[in-house]
Amino acid sequence: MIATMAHRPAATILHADLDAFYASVEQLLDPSLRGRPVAVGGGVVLAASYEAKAYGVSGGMAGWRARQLCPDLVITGGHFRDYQRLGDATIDVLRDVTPLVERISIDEAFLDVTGSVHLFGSPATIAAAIRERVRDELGLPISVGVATTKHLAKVASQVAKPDGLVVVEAGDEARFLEPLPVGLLWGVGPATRTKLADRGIHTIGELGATSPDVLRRLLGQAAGTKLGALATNDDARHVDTGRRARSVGAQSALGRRQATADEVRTALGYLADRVAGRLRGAGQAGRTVTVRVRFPGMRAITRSATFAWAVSSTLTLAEIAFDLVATALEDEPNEHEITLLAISVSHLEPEGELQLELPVEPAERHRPGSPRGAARSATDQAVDRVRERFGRSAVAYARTAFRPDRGVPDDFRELAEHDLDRTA
DNA sequence: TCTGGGGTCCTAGGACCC
DNA sequence: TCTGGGGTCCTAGGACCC
Repeated sequence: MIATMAHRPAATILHADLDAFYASVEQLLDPSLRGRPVAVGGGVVLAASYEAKAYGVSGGMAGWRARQLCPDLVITGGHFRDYQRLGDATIDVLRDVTPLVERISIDEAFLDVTGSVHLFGSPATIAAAIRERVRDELGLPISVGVATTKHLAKVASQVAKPDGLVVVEAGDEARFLEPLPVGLLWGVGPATRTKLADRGIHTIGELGATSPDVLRRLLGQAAGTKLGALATNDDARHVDTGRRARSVGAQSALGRRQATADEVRTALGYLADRVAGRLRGAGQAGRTVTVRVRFPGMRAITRSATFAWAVSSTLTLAEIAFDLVATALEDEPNEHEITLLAISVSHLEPEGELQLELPVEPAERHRPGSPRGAARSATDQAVDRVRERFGRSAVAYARTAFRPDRGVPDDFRELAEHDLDRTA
């Protein structure tokens, strides 16, 4: 074991990341948008072109704020099918280089090209070829970072943006990292950056020079240890082609709504339908149900319950979620309005394992093996089959006729969903 | 004129078991 | 006689990422 760690051979990892992805697709589809500040989204900016970023517009920003910063901003978007198609096509280009591709989102992936160099040339040559193909065949700019570890490759691709290539040679890592701001490290967000800045730590070099004990006291056990390792480029993660989802969820922003039982039940019915449908589609079910309720002012609370059996039935999930939200609201007698509801299911396992001897729990009435559970399972299967043939909107549970009147279309939700059964 | 939707991981405290 | 220590699981909240 020790010998393996000490003599771990140097790998070559690429991180490929499409630039301002949704915005670039819009500029590709509509040439009149090229060279102009473009934001994809509406109430919230999902992606901003580099022309828009120059005005300070960025992802996650409220739409009115973006327009305020950039009066000429073109707000467009909604071509979610094209985003999916072009994201998939980019990943296909990467898979022509090596099967060792770990996709981490619609527009970004790691590649382990350690074994590809005698086929295709140096890592820099491979990276340049990838960029050229994506540019020529798909019409999109993509940045690539090359390094000996995943984490450093990701930092390198961020430094390469927009539309660039950065290669960090083995042995040159420390010199590359030292002057960079800590915020470029994976896992350093606003809160951590502030804590570090309060200690006078601004660069990765300064972070690496800080004692592990100090970092652990400042940031907690895990984060302190991890960041210290990243700052000194001690990252042994390998490219993983078969990661499985650990939870499945859905949420809906509601505007400001009275938290009446009817409003809550309707919204939860819609969310439960999405979540349970995806679970069944992947042949999975989950033992833990978590709900989240957000109030005006962005404060949010969560409530969860874990059972001895796993849930995948739409109506059962909806009932459990309703009970959880009801108790959460009872704990908040001063809140009368809500702005968001969410359902998430975790502790996933294969669906449909019959469990006979079950402990009696308060929520026992939800148990899938009961007569009612069997009826629900049959209903779910019938609905799933109709939808397979005729599409999602062909049939709905009575409670799920809810259409979120604000928020995003279902196409976007599907785009953001992570694959439940991504196997090698 | 307070802001989307999909996730992952960590922490702290408590229950419970041996 | 009221006292140890370790482990696991669960819950709620928070930070972070795309």
